[in-house]
Amino acid sequence: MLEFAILGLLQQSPMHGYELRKELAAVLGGLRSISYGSLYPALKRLQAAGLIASDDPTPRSLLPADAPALTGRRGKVVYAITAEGKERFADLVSQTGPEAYDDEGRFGVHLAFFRHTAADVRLRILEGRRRTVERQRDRLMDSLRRTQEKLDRYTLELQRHGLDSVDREVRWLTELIDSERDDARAEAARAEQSPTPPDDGTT
Amino acid sequence: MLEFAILGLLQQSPMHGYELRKELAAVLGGLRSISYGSLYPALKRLQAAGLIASDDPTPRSLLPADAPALTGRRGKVVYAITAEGKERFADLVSQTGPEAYDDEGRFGVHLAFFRHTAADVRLRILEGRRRTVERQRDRLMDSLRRTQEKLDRYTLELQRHGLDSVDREVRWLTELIDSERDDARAEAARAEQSPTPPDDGTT
DNA sequence: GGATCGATGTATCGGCACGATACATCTGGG
DNA sequence: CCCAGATGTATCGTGCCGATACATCGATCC
Repeated sequence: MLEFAILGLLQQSPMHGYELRKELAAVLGGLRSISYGSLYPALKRLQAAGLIASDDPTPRSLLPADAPALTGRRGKVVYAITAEGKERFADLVSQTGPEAYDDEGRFGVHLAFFRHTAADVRLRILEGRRRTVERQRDRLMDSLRRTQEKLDRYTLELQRHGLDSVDREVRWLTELIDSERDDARAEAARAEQSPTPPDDGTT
Repeated sequence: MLEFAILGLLQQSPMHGYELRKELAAVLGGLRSISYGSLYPALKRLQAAGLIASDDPTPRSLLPADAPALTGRRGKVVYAITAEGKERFADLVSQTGPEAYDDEGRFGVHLAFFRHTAADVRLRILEGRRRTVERQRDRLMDSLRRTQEKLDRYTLELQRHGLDSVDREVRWLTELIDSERDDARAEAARAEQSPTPPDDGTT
């Protein structure tokens, strides 16, 4: 998930870790900011996989091991996406399966990069997410109906609030989906009026 | 967090892992169910710490190593809380600091066991949680106001939705707090009217 | 009557994210 | 001049997760 997000951000321009973290926090919704304990290992993984490349000003691995006090003298390490990285990002951005929407964080990243995503893929991800959340809602409603009497007031409140949240998320997703469909219809109409008909049935 | 929840559940009656998992899922809100990859290690930690004790019907560690096909034949392992475990739970249930409400999961567990929590502690936890969530909301509003123009429609929607959720949570907490205060007032009035004041807090 | 399927049940593994922490650099205000 | 706070890189231990393996038991199906 983090790796996906990093690739997406580096799509725009090279960055170093600190910037990446701030951008990530901004994009991912202000709350859930990312910790360095996740970020740097992720950067290492991506670099090992050849998806990003670092411009490290001070290699520092040539010195003998007898300079422990010299461990400092770090320079900024700027990361840039590679050709393979762009390929990988294109793959990730176009996936429409459960891996795109089952996990909340995953889905958030997909949504954050929707401007790089084709319209039909966008729609399928939103619908998939809605189905997932609807299932959660139904399970929660069921569980609530069945165990209602055995729960104390606080547990009940907790579940009521959870149910309300999930319900709101479904409605939110429905708005997004409707809006996507409107856009698609408008686009189709525009294409119709124009003499060139590139529409092959994907309404 | 898990350990807290387990101690709370075992407060009622001994259970084995499978039951624990289901109860946990029921109490924690139906969605976030707990995985075995967390549960069994947690049980081990608790047992190592002497907070729970297991009734293992088949020790099975006496056999020589020449019975590899016999690895099965597992019995149910029933866990019960110990005296130290009850002590620890009492400590956990009465903590009012940030560790009780900063983390969402932590707070959920505290709320789930509010029936074991003193009224004044309940109130302090709810208020602490509200402050935490209010801070999140304010940070999010700020970030949204500042970066509004630079974000595309989808990122904006994501943040709007997140803000709405946080806002709803604040209102929900406020309802709970008001209700707690009403209860406290009613209780105080009741004590006033009654001539005998044996009430030392354990309502 | 036997096969098979789903619920019950215990357990481990690798992976990933987290919070805490350490340490270094630069900038600006007291 | 110094020191506080932003910038910046990095590691460590911990906790939780999904996937997986394996075993038992009852019910239903053929």
